[in-house]
Amino acid sequence: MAQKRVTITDVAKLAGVSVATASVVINNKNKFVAPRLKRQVLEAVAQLNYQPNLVARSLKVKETRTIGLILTNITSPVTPLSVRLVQKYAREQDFATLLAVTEEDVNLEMTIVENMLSKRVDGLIMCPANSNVVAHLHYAASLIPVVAIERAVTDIASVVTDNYEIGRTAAAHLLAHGRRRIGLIHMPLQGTNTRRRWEGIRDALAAHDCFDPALFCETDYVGSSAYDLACALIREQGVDALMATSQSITMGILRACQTLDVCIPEEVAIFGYDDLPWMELTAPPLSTTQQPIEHIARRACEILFAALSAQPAPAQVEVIASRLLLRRSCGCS
Amino acid sequence: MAQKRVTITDVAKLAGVSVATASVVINNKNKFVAPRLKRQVLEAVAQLNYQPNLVARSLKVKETRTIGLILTNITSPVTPLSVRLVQKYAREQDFATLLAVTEEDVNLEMTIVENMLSKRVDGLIMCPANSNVVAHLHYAASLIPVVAIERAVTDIASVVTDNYEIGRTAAAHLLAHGRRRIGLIHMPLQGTNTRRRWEGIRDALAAHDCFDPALFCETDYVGSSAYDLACALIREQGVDALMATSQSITMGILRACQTLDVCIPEEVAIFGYDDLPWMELTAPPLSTTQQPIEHIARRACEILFAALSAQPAPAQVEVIASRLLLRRSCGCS
DNA sequence: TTGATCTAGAAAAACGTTTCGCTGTGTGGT
DNA sequence: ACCACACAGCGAAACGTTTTTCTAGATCAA
Repeated sequence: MAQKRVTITDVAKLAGVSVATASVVINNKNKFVAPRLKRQVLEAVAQLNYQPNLVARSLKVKETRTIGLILTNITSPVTPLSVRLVQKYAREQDFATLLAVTEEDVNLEMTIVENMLSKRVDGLIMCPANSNVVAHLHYAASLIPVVAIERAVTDIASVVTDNYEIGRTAAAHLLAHGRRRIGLIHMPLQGTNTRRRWEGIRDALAAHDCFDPALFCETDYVGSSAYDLACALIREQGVDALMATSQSITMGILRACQTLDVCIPEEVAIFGYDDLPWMELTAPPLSTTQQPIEHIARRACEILFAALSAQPAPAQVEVIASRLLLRRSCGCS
Repeated sequence: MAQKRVTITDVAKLAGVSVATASVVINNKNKFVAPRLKRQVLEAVAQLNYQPNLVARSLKVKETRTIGLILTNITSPVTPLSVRLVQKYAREQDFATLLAVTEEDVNLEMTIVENMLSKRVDGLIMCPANSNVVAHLHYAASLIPVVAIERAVTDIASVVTDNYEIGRTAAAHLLAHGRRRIGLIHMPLQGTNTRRRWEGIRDALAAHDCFDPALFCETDYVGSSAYDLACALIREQGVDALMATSQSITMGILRACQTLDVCIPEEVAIFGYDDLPWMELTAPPLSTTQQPIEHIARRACEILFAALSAQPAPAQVEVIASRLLLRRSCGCS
């Protein structure tokens, strides 16, 4: 442990050349170096099992070949997908990934961003915490390429889902099947995404003249009260359909239906959120909205790496369409 | 973008002191420096918004305050938990986390480990890929503290679940409820964990004289054939219980029961794997084995950071007990 | 043969820190 | 009043690279 590590100087010494030439052959630049010396260096490298010190290299060349990935919530069922995709994409360009999660805490986010800047990451992909303090993001973006995912931030390249549209079409779908007392259990409306979706749903309902604020309930971020709210909506409001804005809310609704012994979709139709494997296994299979999370992550990578290798990306928001996944719980066939 | 960043020299110059003293006050060492100068430096720092260049610092002090976290599969439902925990633990000690995933590919694992060593991470927590080539791990462990999770590797500190024991008790539980034709669908037996669990189950059954190899089936890593195998076991072998060794296999079994219209647990009892939120929502709720994944991650962190701040950890394997989560699918009341 | 031209490879500077060792000033003891 | 000592703060070296500059030997033309 903590033994001294072999440096390029050791290699050069063993090979009987200068460190300069050693460096040249190790990074095989297109400079010409005599085959004999080249071979000697390569042999020395192999013999000493030399591993370049990338932090020294980074200091000199001013790039770390590392990107930062900042997320708000690692246990959200969709994050692993984006992590995997970013990972893979980065690795293909020989970049490493520094991961951090903020748990929606802006202060934590600020120190994390600061730390990553100090660590001199070359670029940043992040899902900003839900908050309107973004000065640190703009500061970061003035130093390195930054792309925001999931939540748009002004003057920073962002790629997000079309929450309004997906909310509207999901609600419209339920309306088309004759539902009229459509309830919604949603997370706090501070979240722009939740709010947009809420608006989409409201507008769809209002267009059919059946928007009833009493049927729209707010839960906390983890959705712990979803079960109780669902019970209340079913028993006291006689809803004939329920929509959710998170996996955990979906689960709460399902549990409520189970306990109250209400038939899905005959008595209450259900529209879930996200598409997880288990949602096909419930009885009946759940209709949900598909989160194009991998699509988002891919675009984010493309934008980031384009900016990394050339000129900065335009700071515009890119909207990715999402789709309904119609199964049985919404009353389809 | 790419503007020049302010260095400690700028700070020193503005404050009218030498870089040496600037450094001293910035890292506030316990050396005494005149309050006046101290204030000047601090003001300069604030005014220039100086952010130390951590890669230069790392080069000098030979520590990066970064740990590597290498996982095999980010989409496994339990990994986010360990990621989160390691994250949190590391951040509390002001360490960053370099994340990489191997997808069970040893060659990829080798280059990742190599890359992390080159990046000079201070320590490594990793779930080794399923393979018997481990030279690179021992090499890594000779340089920095390494702790393996989930899969033990000889001569490296490891913390794992007791797969044999949990397999044995789960099978014993089914036996105690009168099941005799107990089937198992498992992932490839190369995996030590799967093998140990397999052995536990076999031994439990053998003790009651009802181990029948025909009821033990192997699927690939993603469990894609689980559905077909489950159908076959139910129809052709008349099993009265089925066990799984992964989430996806559990799902395959459930789907088979659904299609074949067999009653759980009356006709076939089911023992799942892992404990995910949705498993309470199936009909009936699933009995599973609990993976003490957070416990494992916590111990791994404790061991790693202990080694980081003092002498190397003993290279022993630590076994964390896991529990049965008895719900309804196994035939319990 | 000699001066000009080229180039392989060495020497040295630089990246931004930390830290060692030194200088020079101020204090206290005799 | 002088010497010894303490110590605040500075200069410079070092960390391990890359890259620019420089040197010296070889090649070529006249």
